[in-house]
Amino acid sequence: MAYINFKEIEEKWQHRWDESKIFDAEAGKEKKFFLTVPYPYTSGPLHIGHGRTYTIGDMIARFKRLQGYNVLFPMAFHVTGTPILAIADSIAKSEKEVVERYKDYVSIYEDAAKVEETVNSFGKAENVADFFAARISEDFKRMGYSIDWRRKFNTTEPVYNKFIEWQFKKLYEKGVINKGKYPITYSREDGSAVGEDDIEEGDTNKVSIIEHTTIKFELSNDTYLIAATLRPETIFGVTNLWIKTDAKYVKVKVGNEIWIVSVEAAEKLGYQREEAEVLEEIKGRFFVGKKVKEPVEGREIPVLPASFVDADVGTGVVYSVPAHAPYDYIALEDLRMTEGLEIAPIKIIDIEGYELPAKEICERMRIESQEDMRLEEATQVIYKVEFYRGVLNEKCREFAGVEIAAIKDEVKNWLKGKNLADVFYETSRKAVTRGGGKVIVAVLQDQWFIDYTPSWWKDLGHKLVEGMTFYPEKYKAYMHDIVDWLALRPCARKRGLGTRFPFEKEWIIESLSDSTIYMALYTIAHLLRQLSVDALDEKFFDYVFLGIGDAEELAKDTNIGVNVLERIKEEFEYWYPNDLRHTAPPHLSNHLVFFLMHHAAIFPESKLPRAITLNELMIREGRKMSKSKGNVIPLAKVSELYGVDLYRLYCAINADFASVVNWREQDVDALRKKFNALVELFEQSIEIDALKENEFTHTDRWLLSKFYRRLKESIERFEAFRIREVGLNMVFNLMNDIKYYEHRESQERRRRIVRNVMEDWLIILSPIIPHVCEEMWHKLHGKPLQGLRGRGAEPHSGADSFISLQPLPEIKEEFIDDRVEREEEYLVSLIEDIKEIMKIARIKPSKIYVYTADADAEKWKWEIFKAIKDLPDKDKIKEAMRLRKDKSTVDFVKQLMKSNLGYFELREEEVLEREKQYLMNEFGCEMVINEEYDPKGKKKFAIPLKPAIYMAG
RNA sequence: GCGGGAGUUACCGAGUGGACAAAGGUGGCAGACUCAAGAUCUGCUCCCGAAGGGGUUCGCAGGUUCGAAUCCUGCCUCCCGCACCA
Repeated sequence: MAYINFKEIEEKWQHRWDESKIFDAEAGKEKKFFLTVPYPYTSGPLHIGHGRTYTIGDMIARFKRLQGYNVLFPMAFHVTGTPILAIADSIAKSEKEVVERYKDYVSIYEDAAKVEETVNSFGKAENVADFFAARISEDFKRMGYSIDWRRKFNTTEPVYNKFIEWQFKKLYEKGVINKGKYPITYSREDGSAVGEDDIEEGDTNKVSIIEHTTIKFELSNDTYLIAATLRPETIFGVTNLWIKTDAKYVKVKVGNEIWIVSVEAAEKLGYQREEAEVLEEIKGRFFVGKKVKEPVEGREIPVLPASFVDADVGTGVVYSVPAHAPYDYIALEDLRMTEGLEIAPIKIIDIEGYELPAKEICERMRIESQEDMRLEEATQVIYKVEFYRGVLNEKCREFAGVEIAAIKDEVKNWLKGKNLADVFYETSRKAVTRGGGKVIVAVLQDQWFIDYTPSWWKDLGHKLVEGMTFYPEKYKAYMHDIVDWLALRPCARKRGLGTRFPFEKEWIIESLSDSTIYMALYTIAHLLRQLSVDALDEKFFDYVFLGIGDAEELAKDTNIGVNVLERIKEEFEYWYPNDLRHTAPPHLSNHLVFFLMHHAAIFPESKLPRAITLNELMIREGRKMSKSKGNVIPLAKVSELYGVDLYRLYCAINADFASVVNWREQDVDALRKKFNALVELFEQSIEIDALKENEFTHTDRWLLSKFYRRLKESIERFEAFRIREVGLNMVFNLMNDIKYYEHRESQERRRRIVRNVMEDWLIILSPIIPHVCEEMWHKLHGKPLQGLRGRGAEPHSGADSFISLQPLPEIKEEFIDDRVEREEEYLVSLIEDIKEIMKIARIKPSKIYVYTADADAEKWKWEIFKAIKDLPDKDKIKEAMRLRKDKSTVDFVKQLMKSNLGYFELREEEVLEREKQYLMNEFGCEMVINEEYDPKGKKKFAIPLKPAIYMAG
């Protein structure tokens, strides 16, 4: 095939689109469509997995343009938050791992000589963000995305800060911005909160916050040993306390009480409570043999030593429930062996299949010492079984008879209510920061929240979700659930890049809270550039977005001309709402729900989002892409490694939105062949005349019918976001049709018939593979218009007009012809039957006899076929016999039913006579239709649409 | 655990009551072309069959139905999300 330089084609059209500004969207035209895809986070290069979402967004944008919409598809960059700052800090400190990673990243884009210098500049967060924002926008241009770049911004710009301040003031007015206590993972060394990115192995082994219940065991007046537990309901079965003899404990003054906990716990407590004051230190062994009072009944129980106790987990004091906790049971067994100490377990949970669960599991697993690592597993097993199947027994007073799963929190609250218990937070595992600092849980006393719980807000949220389109549809129900589940969300942090919290300036607005309604800013971002930032105050945005206030007055206050203000407002009014937000499912429970809720709270009904579409992620060769696996392909490499249109086609065809795309080289190669063949097919029809209507034969009409049927289906499916089906239909299936056509006719005629449909075909494919379509389109229009598209008066003006701006092809219904297609199917199935017989009977026929059911003697079969076509199976024979009383009728109807043929009137003999020559060519022998000669009595087996066949060997 | 999703013929992947031994692709086999390889094209690719037929399949076990890959029940296996992190 002719060599095609795809890279050259890509660059040529990207350049032409750019200089012609065809994707710069101007307000005004009647039908508008405003589509957004979340702005990328600029901490590094994007890979082909990210590319899927943007690519699909672009396909939708391009399709909507073909549909005649004035499409706005903007883009911006996300800089807010801690990661970029953390990266800059690490690079400023020359941390090797990070520096190396960023050298890799930068070398995707720059010559080796400049890499070092660029990475050095990354000590400033701003430089990281600017560098990647610039590179990502180049990547996007190279992917052929039809973005209006005039409206871009980033989330740390003053304009954006002003906009976010306005948003928070609106929410504050609604009374949903509040302060409260909140536990976070925290590093003492760094003196700040730490997230997944800051924690060693935090991305693979997440650290979560676990709420322990602490229970007070009175040692003497107002002095308590404080035991921490995850199972407060077991308090009724406590028999003793455990401490570690060689650990250090301290007294802590909490209010009027003295609490005794491990040194480590006391330290954590200091970060979790305001009023904790550490007093003197005591050795663990001091407590051995002392008695404490358990809080529920005031029983005296002993304090005993246990080696399994870890001073750095919980409080370093553990209460013992030997009936239900394997650790406790084994530790007591150890003491019984060594000290002869006998303590009877107190059973408080009834559970089928167990008498004393802890004892039995230990025996079953042959655990014999508290040093046995499998105790953890045994604990898990018992915990799970008791949680779901266990019932508290009569020892548990008013809680008796209730399942653990249902009562756990109630016991906890009951204890808290009686001031016998408190809360202590612990990390789910021991963790350190990447810098080596210990990670603990701290409680912020004055965390700012957005409170999503007010019912007016939830109602608005549900109402919005209900009225929206979701694709895939299943996400609509899911979104309702998320709206219900949403409660409090911290919305500000002390660290990171972003907008200062307007009500307390030392806080920074957190990065998911600042990206909820920014789509509104796109509508006017390019117009704000000419204004002074100071003018963009609350009143300004109130006027533009909500129509509050008066233009004249505002003009005076802000020094902005009235006409400018009005122009800005009109632009917003025209583009908003956001007609479609396209992203990926992981955003549902965070970004998207905030997006919806904040819109619902702030904007009037007419400005609320209309639709959300979501595509699943992309994996590579069956595995998740990640930098640690080293299997990431940067988006920047797509053009050189694969070609942009091929990548786009793969994204479109490999999976529907709801499925994960698997990027497999083998499949890419297969698709490349197909794609090249498609381009070749187009190329071959450029320099050729289309067929004239008066030249059309049956096969031409068949191909046209197939084409327009597929085109019609494809437009409907594209509209419904079923892009995969469009791709399959308009590439794979249609190419098969054309291959078949060529086989039926000739290569030369195929070139001509393809020319007939080529313009329409290119248009429908152009959202998916825009570069080659644009190239072919312009190659065609170097020539005068012809083909079916040029038939009427309409069309396009030639070489200076882009395919990207064409209207969708009109469906030529007159070419969609059931009869023509049925005739061809009839012929295909006859050929299959003949081949089947040839194969099985191992005959190479010298002459083929075909007998149809519309031959005179068999015509009754067609009549009966018609008469019984709509009857249920069980009535068919009866009715047929009523019409024609003969045994052969029964045989015929049975055959007919078995063959499962749909009724369609077709003149079999006529079709076969017409196609006789083709059939003879296919089989290389003579063929006769409905001749008298019938040596094997085959005629009687003819049924409508399925002729009988006899072959002479 | 909670919530969601999935198990289809060597592989990927369509199919949600009859036209289904089940699209399409990949891989495999045979043939054509070629000095050869590649590309391309043709045929085959669950089993049996010397006349278009028959048999057994869609995670497992039951059930509904004239009829089930498709509907119902139970079970098994796998994947994803569960928040303060972009």
